[in-house]
Amino acid sequence: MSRSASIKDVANHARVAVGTVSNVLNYPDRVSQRTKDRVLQAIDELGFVRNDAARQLRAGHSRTIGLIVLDVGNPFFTSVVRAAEDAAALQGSAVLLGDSGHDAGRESNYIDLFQEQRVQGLLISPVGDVTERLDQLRERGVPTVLVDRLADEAKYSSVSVDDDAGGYLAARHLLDTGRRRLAFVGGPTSIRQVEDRLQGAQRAVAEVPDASLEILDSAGQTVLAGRGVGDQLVRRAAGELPDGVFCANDLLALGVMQSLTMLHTLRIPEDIALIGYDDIDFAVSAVVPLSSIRQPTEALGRTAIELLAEELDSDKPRHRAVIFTPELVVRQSTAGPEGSSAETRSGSSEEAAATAG
Amino acid sequence: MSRSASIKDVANHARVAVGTVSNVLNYPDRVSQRTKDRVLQAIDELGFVRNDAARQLRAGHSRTIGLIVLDVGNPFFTSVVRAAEDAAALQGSAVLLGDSGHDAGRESNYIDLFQEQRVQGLLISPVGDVTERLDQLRERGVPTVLVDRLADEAKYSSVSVDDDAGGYLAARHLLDTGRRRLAFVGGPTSIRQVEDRLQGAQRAVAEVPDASLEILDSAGQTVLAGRGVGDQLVRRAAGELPDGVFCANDLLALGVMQSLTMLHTLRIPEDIALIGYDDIDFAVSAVVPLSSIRQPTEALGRTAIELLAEELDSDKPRHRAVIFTPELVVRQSTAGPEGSSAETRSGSSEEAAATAG
DNA sequence: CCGATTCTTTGAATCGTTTCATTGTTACGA
DNA sequence: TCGTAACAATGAAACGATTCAAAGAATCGG
Repeated sequence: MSRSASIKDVANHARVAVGTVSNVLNYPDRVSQRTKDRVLQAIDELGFVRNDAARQLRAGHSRTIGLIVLDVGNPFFTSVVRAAEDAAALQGSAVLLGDSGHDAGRESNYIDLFQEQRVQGLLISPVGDVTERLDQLRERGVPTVLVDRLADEAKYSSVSVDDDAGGYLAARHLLDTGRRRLAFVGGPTSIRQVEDRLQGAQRAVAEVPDASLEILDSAGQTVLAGRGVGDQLVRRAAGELPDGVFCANDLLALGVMQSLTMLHTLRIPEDIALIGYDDIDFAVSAVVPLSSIRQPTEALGRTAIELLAEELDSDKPRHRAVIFTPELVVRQSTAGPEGSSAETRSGSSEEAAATAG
Repeated sequence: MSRSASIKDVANHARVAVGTVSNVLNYPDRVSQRTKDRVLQAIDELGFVRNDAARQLRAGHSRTIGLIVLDVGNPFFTSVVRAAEDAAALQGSAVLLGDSGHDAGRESNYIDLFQEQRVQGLLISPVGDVTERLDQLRERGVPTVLVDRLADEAKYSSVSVDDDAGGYLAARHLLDTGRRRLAFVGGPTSIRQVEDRLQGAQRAVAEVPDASLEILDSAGQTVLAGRGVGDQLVRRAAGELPDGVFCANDLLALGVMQSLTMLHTLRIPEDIALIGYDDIDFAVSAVVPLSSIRQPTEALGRTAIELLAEELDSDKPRHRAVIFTPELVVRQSTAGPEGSSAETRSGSSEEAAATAG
């Protein structure tokens, strides 16, 4: 009832030594069948469950990996988390999940907690400046992999997504389907992601002689901010309108779509093609299914675990920064004049453009 | 570099006994200022961090609480998780989060893991039939609180939300704003939540003599399923239309809204009032801001931790089932003829309708 | 200055598992 | 039958923190 059975209880019950019970659990081959049966039966009868604390005290480290994300509610991270958990499970580790909620204090608390738990390694999508903490951890033999952030390869491994390439992909797609007067809708360019996506788009536009790119600053990254931009667009004279709009994320794109379709003066995609970024669940079920740029979240999570495993295996401090290329998901909102309606994906096939450090 | 400092290293470095270091950490009042200073300095110089495994081996239990949810990506659970983490932090515990993803296998793995970790207690939103496992845990002194599921008070504490009351609240609101020909849109009534919400709505309708409630079966709980139902509605003759529609969740409601607003033949809320359930983030930024029923997720998470604490404190097996009442959030999609536009909340003030077991 | 009291500090024992040198057992070829 | 492998089982030591009885130091009143 109260105290749960220990390996010693099992040993007594099966009339063997504690070492033998341990061998049954960890090296079954070393134990004869007869003994093994007796021990297993005792385990079953007593309902013995290994005490992980004792185990990891002896081992010197746990079999868990810490993962700190900015926001578990964000589908991007949710997907990364799930992939990381699955990949970790394959190699016999469990993931301890922490949600910093963009709060440096919570982030720091989780690092403390994980350090006390002696996690094998840490995956983190940092909020504040944690380089000092991470350096300290590395010195103690706890490697870190940065997630969704490009790191200095001299110091850390990292997995990230090439936002410039994503921006290029989006703009290029609008150009490929015949649009020339493009517009970029995005929040403050102080956000790195927004900046990079814009830069990629500009790169694509520069490749086509008669193409132009207008920048429409949005007050944030929400549906409402998008609607604000959309409302401005519908008030313009026909000649002043863009014919292709690229939004820095899907929420903005959905807001723009709401404005344009609400008044029914402009049609998507005939008058204006629209493409977003992130490929959230809502994109496919928008009034006009939204084209978007999908980030390889599963690959991010999986690769982060793999990079961590690499660092754990070899004791040489060899770091790698793996950069993924996002992929284009074509739906109705950017259908060409001929209007093929099937959903299409193209672009990266989740292959890593890896570089060695 | 390699091995991290232990309490013994600290003791040597500060020239005191290990017990003294432990006292500095756990009972600072017992130690003189001089000694304390020396020890703290040693801790700082060596970068000592407590080894939680050793601590909990000695203590016999950890300072963590296991939490297994059906889907971390679901905003409902995300919010519950965050509240539970905060409440646990207040009492000095940490939450280990597991995402079963509606998979009984993953759920079982997490129970195993948490049992090996010797968690203090378990909060679970179960997928499969885990009563046997939970009984076993209870016998070993690991209490469980069921989350978002009403439990037999003889065996477990639980926190849940009264879906019948939510359904009543939604329908009642439509009736209160003058609608009489109501329709309920929902997936298979085999889902308990859907069933209960419908029942609550029927109860409300039965209270008003000339009111009626039509049931529109949807093929699922998605935006697309909602659009399917909406498409059927717009094809009806004007006289056959409901004037108030209650959807079993917000996704369905958004789908219905898309259909109705797309063709611009029916206006929301003038021709048809629309209300959803869950109050997801998108509700407020829909083309017509969507009225909805909000579940007190924070209270769920917080209360679950509190009930667990109760069970841990007293060793008498006294269980409680706490049932929360959801609240109505009024937005434009159900605005009355006079059309007050402000967002209003009413209904439960997050107070628990508790019953003792 | 002494004995009593309170305040500090000590260090061995303990938690449950794994490891590993040692001992005990069995089997087999010569 | 003996010597030697190969195989099984043993149990003490170690991991690092906490606890607690006991020893030691400081303080105080008389």
